[in-house]
Amino acid sequence: MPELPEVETTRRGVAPHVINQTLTSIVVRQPKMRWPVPVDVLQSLIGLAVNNVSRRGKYLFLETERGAIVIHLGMSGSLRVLTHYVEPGKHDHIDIGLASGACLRLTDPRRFGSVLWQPVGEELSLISSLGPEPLTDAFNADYLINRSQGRSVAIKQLVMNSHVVVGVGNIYANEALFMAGIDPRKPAGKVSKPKLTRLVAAIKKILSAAIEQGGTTLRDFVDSDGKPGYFAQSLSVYGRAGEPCLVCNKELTEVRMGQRSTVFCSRCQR
DNA sequence: AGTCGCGCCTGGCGGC
DNA sequence: TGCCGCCAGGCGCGAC
Repeated sequence: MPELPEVETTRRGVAPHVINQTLTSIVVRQPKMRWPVPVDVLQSLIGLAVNNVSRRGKYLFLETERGAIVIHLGMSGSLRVLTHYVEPGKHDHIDIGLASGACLRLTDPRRFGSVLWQPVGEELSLISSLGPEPLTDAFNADYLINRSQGRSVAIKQLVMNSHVVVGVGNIYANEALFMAGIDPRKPAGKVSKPKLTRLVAAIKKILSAAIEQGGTTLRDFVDSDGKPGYFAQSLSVYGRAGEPCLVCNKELTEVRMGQRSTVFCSRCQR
């Protein structure tokens, strides 16, 4: 499941093949994704060039002079560049043909992903309501302390809320809370300032390390039909319920929080 | 306004 | 072997 590091790695991998390329064809085989794919608008873009590939949270933007094709990879999506024809498979929903002869192909078995259209000058409300990027200075200790103030929601859910900060999915939330020594169930407003400060640092550290690793494990976005090697990095708690804590050896606990699996060490995280 | 629970979807897995 | 049922999970939305 792509989290922010995978999305950023996708952006970097795809950008050089797409930037300054004119769109020559758009084929939508499956318009039913998270929201209906705006097929007509996409078709009308043929002849325009992609000026830039940017990212906000887990959303990717293929920017043209008229606006941006906004792509979210959901749980199971991937984007890759094909430099020669490859027979589309069952889950290859959209092909974006480029003047170079290459093709940008969106694959998404579970179709939790989405493709939207954002006209130039009109930010989608779902984008404008997003919190700061976790790797910028706007996401700092003071900010998180402020947003946690008086909140009864569990700190894990707060940090996974994209209106608070973008790009922290379930896996990295588990890992960051472990690194910061915080019980994921603790009401956000009751987590101490020093711990929130550590949490901000942990999120930045984990996400940037994952992006760095993504550069090596997910390097090949061209012509590869293999699955990208997500999460090659070692995880301390996620997926390790019942196994010993790497720090204190106590058996890791698993609970469900908002229908998501949450793993933590009840000794190290309080 | 904050919090909670729902639903979208399918590959993979455990159980029989 | 084959089939069935269940689960994961991002995230916007509607309900309280």
